[in-house]
Amino acid sequence: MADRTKERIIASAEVLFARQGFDGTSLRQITEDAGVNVAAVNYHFGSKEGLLVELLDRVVAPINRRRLALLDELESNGAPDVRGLLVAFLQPDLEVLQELKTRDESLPRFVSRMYSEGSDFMAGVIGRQFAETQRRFYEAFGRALPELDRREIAWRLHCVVGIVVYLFASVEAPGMPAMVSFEVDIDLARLLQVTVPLMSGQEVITS
Amino acid sequence: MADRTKERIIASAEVLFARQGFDGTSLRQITEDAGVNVAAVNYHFGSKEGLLVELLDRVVAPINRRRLALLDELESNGAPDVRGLLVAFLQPDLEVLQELKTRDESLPRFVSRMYSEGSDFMAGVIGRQFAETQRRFYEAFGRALPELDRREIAWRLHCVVGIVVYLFASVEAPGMPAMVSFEVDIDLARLLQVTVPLMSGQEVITS
DNA sequence: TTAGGATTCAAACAATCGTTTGAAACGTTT
DNA sequence: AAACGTTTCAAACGATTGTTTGAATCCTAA
Repeated sequence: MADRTKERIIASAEVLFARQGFDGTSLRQITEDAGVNVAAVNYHFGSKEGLLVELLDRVVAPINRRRLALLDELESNGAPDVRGLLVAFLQPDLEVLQELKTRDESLPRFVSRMYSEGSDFMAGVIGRQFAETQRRFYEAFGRALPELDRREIAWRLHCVVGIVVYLFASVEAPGMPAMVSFEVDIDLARLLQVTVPLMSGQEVITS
Repeated sequence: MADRTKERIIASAEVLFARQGFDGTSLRQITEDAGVNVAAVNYHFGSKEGLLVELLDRVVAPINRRRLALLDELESNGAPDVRGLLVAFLQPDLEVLQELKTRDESLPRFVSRMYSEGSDFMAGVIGRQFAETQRRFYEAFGRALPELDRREIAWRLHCVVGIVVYLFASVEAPGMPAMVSFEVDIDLARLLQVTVPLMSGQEVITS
């Protein structure tokens, strides 16, 4: 019974946050669903927000670990091209997307919402998990696209992230068209189709 | 004093929702800031959610009206190309973005959050305001890109929307890089730089 | 001026919120 | 078996929530 309570809380919170949002979910709902006492949340996580932060850390951390692992593997075989880098960047997202959806249909949407929310604590989560990933991929894209400066790389990668975040948001959302097949290969191919031209495009500004 | 109260409520709610979120803002905060009675919200909007819906309708409606106006103008001069269509689609976003930011720094982020939230009432707002825009632009892009089927057009346009929504989200967000200059021409050029290759790209799927 | 609908108001409604408390139960180590 | 720190528990805390009520006030039209 050591950390069973903690895990049960995380599991219940994940589903309830996903379906009703953070503010829309009460601690009593969570603890009732988990079969534990209300006070357990404040005991194990310090506060309701502390629970959310640990929950999100557990989602975001594996994505960036896997991104870096794929990038390492890629770079060990010589200088990677744009397409290879985008695969390393996007594939972990799709793997996790599939897993999240299995846990709860609304979970991808919730993660997306948190990611683009821009609250202070979320900046902490992203900063903690995404900082090294960002640095490494900036450099790698810089080598693959030597004609672009760092600011331009950052802008284009920002757009790629936007596409992915919106993809997560449109999973099982009412009134939104189905844009994900949940087969990693298929979704990856569709993403590459738009992101490769986006990253390597040579559109001339005519103004 | 006829609809002064209603307008004051909308104005105050806009700022407070933007800074603290919908659930994080109480009716008493809003009515206090607006200098009106608490009951006025339920009298004029039916409920707190009714207030939010009317507020969002007022933001989203002008964007799509302007989109359609620009598209009309464009099509009156012959069949528009991809770049022209993207201008008509994106420029209204940037104009409103600038205006929102003037009203309150956090407002673009709030609108973005609502847009990608996927709640039922938001599906109503988007469906009501975006339906005709979607139909018209699907057809226009279909003519400008005859080699792509409707499903492919929808997917690529979905990605463009994702980029814009994420752009709104990254305005004044803590820990996010500054990606907007708030000069419509400049931001539009940067968006076209990525979206024109995205929409018209001919990447071959190699799997 | 007066009737009547629209609007505002103070006050109370019932419900729920996140957090804290101090004692009881637990598991591990001496 | 006894003493320890860890974990769980029921109960209560104070504060706040969205909404409703019914009377007072305002504005307009007859």
